[in-house]
Amino acid sequence: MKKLLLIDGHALIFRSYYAFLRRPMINSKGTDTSILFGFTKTILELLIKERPTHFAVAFDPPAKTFRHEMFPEYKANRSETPEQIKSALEPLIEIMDAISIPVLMKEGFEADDVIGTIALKASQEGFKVYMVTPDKDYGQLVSDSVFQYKPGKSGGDAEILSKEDICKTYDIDDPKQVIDILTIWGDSSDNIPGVRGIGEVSSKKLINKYKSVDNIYNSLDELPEKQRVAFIEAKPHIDLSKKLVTIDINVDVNWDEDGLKLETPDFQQIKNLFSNYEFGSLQRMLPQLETLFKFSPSLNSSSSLDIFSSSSNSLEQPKVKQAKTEHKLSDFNTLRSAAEKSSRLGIRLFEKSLVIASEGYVYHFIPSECKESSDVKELLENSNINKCGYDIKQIINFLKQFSINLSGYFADIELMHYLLMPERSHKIEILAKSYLDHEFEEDDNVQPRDLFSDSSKDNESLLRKACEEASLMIALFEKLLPEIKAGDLLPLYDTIEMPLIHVLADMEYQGIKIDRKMLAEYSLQLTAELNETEISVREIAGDQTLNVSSPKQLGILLYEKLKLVKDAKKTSKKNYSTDEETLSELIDLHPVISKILDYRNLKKLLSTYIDPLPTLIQTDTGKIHTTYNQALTATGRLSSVRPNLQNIPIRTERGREIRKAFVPSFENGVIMSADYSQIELRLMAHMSGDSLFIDAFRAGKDIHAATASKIFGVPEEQLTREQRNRAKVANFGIIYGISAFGLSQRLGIPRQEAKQLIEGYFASYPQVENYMNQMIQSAKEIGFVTTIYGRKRYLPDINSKNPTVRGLAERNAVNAPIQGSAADIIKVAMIRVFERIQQNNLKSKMVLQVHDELVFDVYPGEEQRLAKIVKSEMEGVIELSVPLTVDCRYGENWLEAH
DNA sequence: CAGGCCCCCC
DNA sequence: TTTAGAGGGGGCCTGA
Repeated sequence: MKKLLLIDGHALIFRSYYAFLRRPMINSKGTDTSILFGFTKTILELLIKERPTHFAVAFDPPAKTFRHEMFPEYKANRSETPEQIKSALEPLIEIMDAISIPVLMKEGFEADDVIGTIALKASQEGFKVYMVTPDKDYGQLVSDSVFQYKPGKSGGDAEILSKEDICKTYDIDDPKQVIDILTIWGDSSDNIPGVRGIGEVSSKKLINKYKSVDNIYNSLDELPEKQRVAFIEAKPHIDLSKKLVTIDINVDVNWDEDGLKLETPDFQQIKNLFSNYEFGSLQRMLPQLETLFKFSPSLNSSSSLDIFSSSSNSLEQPKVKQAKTEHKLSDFNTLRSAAEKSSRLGIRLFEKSLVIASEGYVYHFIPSECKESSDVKELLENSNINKCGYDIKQIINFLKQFSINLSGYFADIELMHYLLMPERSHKIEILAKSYLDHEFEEDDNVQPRDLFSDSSKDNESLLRKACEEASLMIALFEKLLPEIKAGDLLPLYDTIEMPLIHVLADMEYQGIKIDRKMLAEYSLQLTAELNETEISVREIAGDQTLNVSSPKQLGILLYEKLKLVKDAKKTSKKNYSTDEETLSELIDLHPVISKILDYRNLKKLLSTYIDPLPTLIQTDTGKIHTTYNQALTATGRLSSVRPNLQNIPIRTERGREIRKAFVPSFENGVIMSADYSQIELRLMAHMSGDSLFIDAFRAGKDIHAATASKIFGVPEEQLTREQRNRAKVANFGIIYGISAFGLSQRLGIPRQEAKQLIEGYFASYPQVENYMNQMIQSAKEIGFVTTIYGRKRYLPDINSKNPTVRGLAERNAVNAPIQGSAADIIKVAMIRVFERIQQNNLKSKMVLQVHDELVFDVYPGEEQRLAKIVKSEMEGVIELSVPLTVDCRYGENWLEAH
């Protein structure tokens, strides 16, 4: 069967634009590829899912020849310029060419017209035609009964309408006339556009009754007075709408069946393009596509021979590749003299071994079976030899188990690139490509579970890759170092990030002791409560099969079965909202709500903390060893995974119990916790230089009360709780880059009131407002903001025309220096505390970091000495115009230490 | 398996 | 077409 897929390319661009607006994809060259990605992905998905035999994409011409030129009213709403369209099109067309999909464009006509005309011709030729359109309006291709041009909200899933549905929807008599329509917007409003005073409900009723707007106008007399007037007034707009969406099906395009036939794509070219744009996930879709062309006769065009010959004749090509990237392994002595001569080496962890490279020689070090271990140890511990590597922290801990203490200058490629571009990817492949123009041979892991693949061969190629990577480390270091210097980032690297590698490695290695028994008992208790709660939710809901963990099912229960509210809030994917905030508002409407919230709460604690934690305990030591990611956050903070020990509950009674399971590893020892008090607000005071703000901290005041007193003009002792709370929320809002809307939401007060609160705030601390504006201004000029230690955050969107995108960048401009400086300060503190513990030969260990808090596993008797060291080092990191104060407490577990 | 959703922390 | 709308994180679950 001949199956033609027609795409309105412009509509698809818009879809991609909105689908990716909130997370732009910036590749390592700094290009935003989100639209290109979204578009291409959809095309690939359609190919794979729909398997058309013929395919075409049509675009609106970039010249000023739109049909809409005739309708200035409409044109005013189209914000994109021909230049924008053109620059979006070029890479798209290149990719379409590689896939062999023709791109159609016709001066004077919109894409709709072109594909509309082709669709009709194709359907006359016996094709099954699918069209991807922004809306269901294509009904009017075959019927005159629908002409609204009112696209739905952004996003939405593809929906295939059956012929019968279309006939029903569009009042078409003969199903044979119907062209199958694939719409990519799921929700289409039923409003009649431009008819003022006719809401959605009335619109639906009217459309239902009269089937078409034309019929409504023919029966105006039957309408109630108010509606009749509205329709009469709206007549010009309705007529315009109709013209706009009436598709010209008489475009002069050649009907060229062969031209639309899908040829075998140029897979090599596609791969090149995708790797250029860094479309990793799309590359992974290609094997599927290749299979499609290999085995689907309907897709196999005459030129498919290429595919067969290149894949079946697999003898030659891999061989060439192998030769290109093969690394001959050297013996240790050769490697050692190369490393000593050049005083540097590259290292890369490979499974349970280490690959060491220098000056083109590569040595594979397998500690468990290596005879020259002591020589290798000597080399790795030689602090005169610089170590270039990737994730050196992991290597340090790997070597630690063989009593090898990696030393020397560490050039961690990942960390260096992180300082240069904190928000970009730091993958080796990407760095190698962009700095060295080096490409690795194809990823053999595409089909990791392929039964026929030879696993030993896989392993060999992985080792080869590790060798390649180790060899690249030094070259990458040489490329990155000048950039680090040029960005004034070397001090940050040398004095903070590099020394911190050792500290974090040790913290991970030490781990924290867990009271397994306590968790087990607590788990039993909460599981029992959870089961009870689940039973009672199901009972109240009257549905024994209800999955209380499924937001989807809950949404249906609450809003469709119980109909608790009419206009249910929806999530971004148009599902019903069932988050805590939404449910809390409904709590009085039905007894099931509080049970659901209770269920959620218990389930969260059990499934996120109580049950997984024990599985991560090392059996020999009884400890948990988290992994810190030092090169992840945009602001310079650390993050913690497997498990995340930076989000252990503390707010609620039930949750904070979990902290009791974090105990000292020493008999009779204690857990000590030291945290900075209000460090971010203090930094705001310092960086803004606001004298009243600074004075409040210097006087050791309750900062929220002091703020409230100034905003509301009330002496501190007469403040209400509410006033202090508002000031507190405002204080935090300031750090995050305040907006009246956000503040009003957070406080549950009207926007106007929130606005006044902010104005009051700025009036109290005038330099704070000034500082915020300065940060935004300087970001606009130089493109980035910095912390007090020079860490950068780039804000390319700060000049965006899109107010939402720009707003986010502006808030980042305010927040990043504050949050990032706090992160810098605690990192310095960690390094100094770590050194002091070593110098003083203390047996206590620093074990956790939670952004503004350090946690210690304290050896009995060392409490006082340690507390003194920790407090003085933390407070003394840097001299600011306000004091940094640290609260230090200890107890039998992490909870008591608070 | 990934994305949606939710909720824990600072 | 014009959303959601305070910064930074991580993890579980469903549903394909």
